[in-house]
This record gives sequence, structure tokens and C-alpha cells, in this order.
Amino acid sequence: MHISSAVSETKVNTGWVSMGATEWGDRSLQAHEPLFHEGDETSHFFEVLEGVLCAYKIFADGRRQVISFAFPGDLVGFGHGSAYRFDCDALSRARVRCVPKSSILRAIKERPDLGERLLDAAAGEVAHMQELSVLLGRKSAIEKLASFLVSLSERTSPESDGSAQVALPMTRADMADFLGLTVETVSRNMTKLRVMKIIDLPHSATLEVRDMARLRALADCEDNLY
Amino acid sequence: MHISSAVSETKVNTGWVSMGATEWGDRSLQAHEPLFHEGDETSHFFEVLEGVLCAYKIFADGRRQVISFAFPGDLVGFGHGSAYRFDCDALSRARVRCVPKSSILRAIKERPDLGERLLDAAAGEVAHMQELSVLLGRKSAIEKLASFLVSLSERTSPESDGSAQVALPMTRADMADFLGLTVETVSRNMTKLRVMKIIDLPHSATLEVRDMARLRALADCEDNLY
DNA sequence: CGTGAGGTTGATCGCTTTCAACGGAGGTGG
DNA sequence: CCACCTCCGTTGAAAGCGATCAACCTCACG
Repeated sequence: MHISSAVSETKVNTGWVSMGATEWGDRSLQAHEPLFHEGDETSHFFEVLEGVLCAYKIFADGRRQVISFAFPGDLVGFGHGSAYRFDCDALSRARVRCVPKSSILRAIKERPDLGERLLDAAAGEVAHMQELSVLLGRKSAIEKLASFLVSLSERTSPESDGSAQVALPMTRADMADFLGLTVETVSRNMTKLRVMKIIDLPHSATLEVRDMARLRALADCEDNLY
Repeated sequence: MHISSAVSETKVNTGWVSMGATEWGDRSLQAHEPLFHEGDETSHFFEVLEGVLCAYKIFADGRRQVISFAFPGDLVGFGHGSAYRFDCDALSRARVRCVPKSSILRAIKERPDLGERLLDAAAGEVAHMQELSVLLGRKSAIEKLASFLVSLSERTSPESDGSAQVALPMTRADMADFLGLTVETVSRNMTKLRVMKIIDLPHSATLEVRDMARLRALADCEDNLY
């Protein structure tokens, strides 16, 4: 468990709220271990400390839509009422800090500035979901993929002169279900980006962005070239 | 302007936060008049008092994704940082209550319970956007349309024994841009639902739900019948 | 009654999906 | 150590759903 003071600390720009308080407890997850299921009572918020989580909705007929990937620093649990409305798994070994909802509500009452920060975090979550809606509704397969890779590299890897190394902790199926595509379409467009010399794939789980400007142009729908 | 006390009142379940305070001022909008544009400084939150608003993102090449329709009682302005990230118009004559952000922040500091309520409202917004993402990513055209009509009827009209009258204040183009479809596809599937005796369209802007159970089944992807 | 925006319907096109086969990486047990 | 198996990723061929292009209709409004 992290050593931390009783004073909470917030980085609103990146959307996370870190709260030090040992009473809240951490939890370790194996790869593919569920954190919660749709329908479970919403007892906690979770802050990812290590690893990557994946929140998704599964239909009765097997269709799946991934709602978000949560990286260290991200907060999971917004948008649910008294019961979780989606499933959430760990993609890899992960550690999360569990924050009881009641504890959050108490903290807000005692420390109004915390409420403001949580509100900012919630606003960031809204912004993310809005961007996802734009992506799902109006972007082509290659634009979706480009957007995803840009967002991933921004969240996890520093860029240097137009290139970046990015780990892909999720499978093609996870990516497909996030982007509203099939694995085949994801794979085909990965290859397309590689042929265009925009990215490279040393391993299937390691991405190298070779031309970030071009990738961004695709992500922003400013490039119709195939 | 509404007559209201200085005490705020919140209905968290329906996602709105009504705050009485005459200093905040209301604003009237003509049909198609913009409330704000992408890039404008985010000075205010807005509570819809009358009419319907439409928030959307426009691409450089003309593609458009509608993010949300806001009905009386809905709050507009979440998910934006220091600048609005989308455009927002009135679909019809509308009236909104303008609440300065600074005023919100001050109110939160003075009244912690208000922060909690706003947080609930934000959570409701997150939930809406998550549902939209599921719809856009994994539902077929007819399922999208059914989901939209169900949601519209739930928000605006009481249901009685499986049927309901619903006004459609937006054009087919607005619906299409919300559902990630084209006007033609929306129109075709409206006809399909009519042929299936699930809905009726006395006028193009008036919907009559004849078989709500069947419509819900489609919306929930439990019905593969065409 | 003319006009234009919004809505519907038909024919065709094409991007993504579906169906199918293959290859490689990792794990297990003989 | 290697055969075997399974999961994951890639690629090809064909099909399908929604998009595109186009014509026509309806209705409100001058």
C-alpha cells in the first residue's frame, strides 16, 4: 500500500483524484479477474494504482461494447447509480485503491474543495465519453484506430520529435469492442497504418508511432489518404 | 422568469439541478439560434427552462455528431474545460437559465450538499454518455432508432398501457446525427417500425408508440425480427 | 400558386462484417 | 526436448448493412 498522508491530492487535468487514507484499503487483481459485475451494488469508487482495467457492457447475444480502459491514476466508478451498470475486469495484474462511496460523501461535506475537484474529475469523464461518442458515431475504421492510438500514446508515453513507443496492454478484441469494430477490421487497419509508415509493430503488443503528425491528422479526420 | 426562492432544489434522479436566484438571469433563444460555439470561453452552465437544445460536434469536412438533446430540466455545460468543446443550438424557441461557473463554485464552497448534488447530476450525464456509446458502437440501425424513441418517450411523455404520444422536436437529420446514421436510414427504419405496427406517425413530427414492449425489446437488442 | 425545406422511397455502391484458413507464441505433458 | 494444443493475430473471399445518389412527395409559407 502506498505511504500517504491524510491530506488528499488531486490532479484534475488528467482526470484523477488521489486520496491518501490507509483505512480505505487496496486490492490486488489477477489478469482477467473481475473487479465488479453489472448489477452489483455500488459500494466503492476505485482508483487504479497499477495495471489496466477495462469496463464494458455485454449484451444478451454476446455483443460487447468497451466503455473505457483505466490506467494508473484513473478513477473508475462514475456514472453508476446504486448498482453498477457495467462489468469491469483487470486486463493484467492490477492494484486498485478502494474508496467507499459513503466515505466520499462524508469527505465532500467536510471539505467543500474536494467536491469541486471531484466535479472536475467527473467533468473529465464526461468529456472522455463525449469524445468516444463522436468517434463511434462518425469516424471511419482507420480514423477510429488512429484516434485510439493517439489517445493511448498521450496517456502512457512521452512523445519525442514525432515518434513514441507505446505498450498495447489489451488484445485486438478489446480494441475492436472499444472502437465498435471487429478484430479483423482492427487488424487490417493496423496493417494499413504500418504500410503507410505511420506506425510500426515490433511485437503485436508493442506499438511504435513513427509519424505522430500524420496519425493525429487521421485521428482528427483531416486526412483522406489511403 | 420563474419565481423562485433563494434556496436551491435538486432532482438528482432525472439529472437536473434547479437553482433559484434571480441574479443569474435567463435567456431566450429563437429557433436555430446558437447558445454557444465550440471554442467560446465556458462562462456558464445552462439549465433548460423551455424548448429543446441540441449539442453537437462538427468536423471540418461537414460530418456532425449530436452529443445530446437537452429538454426542460436538463443541465448543459458538463464536460467542457475552459472552452466549450462543442456547439449548442436551440431546436425551437427556448428559454435557459444561465448560471455563471464562478457562482457554482462559490455555492459549492458555501454549501457542501450542493456539491454532492452536482456530482450526482454529473454522474447522470456520464451514464447518459455511456449509454450513447453502447448504442453507437454496437446497435443496428433499427435498434438505435428504437432506443432513441424509448428514451424520448420516457423523458417527455407518460406511458399508458403500452402506448404513448411523443412529440419529435428535432428533424430526421438531427436524429440521424445523434444515432450515427443518415436521414435516409432513419426514415427507412421509421417506416419499418410503422409497418411492424410498433409505432405510428400521424405527422412526421408526432410519434405514437403502439407497442412499447416490442419497442423496448428492440431497444434492448432482444428481438431480431424484421 | 410558386417555392423551398424536410421527408420518403428506390437503385446502386462500398466499407465493414462474416466466414474461413493459416501462422506464430506460449504452455503443458509425454 | 519436442509434440501438441489453444489463444491470438493476420489475411483472403464473399456477403450484407448502411451510405450514397437520385427522384419524388408533402407541407408550410410567401
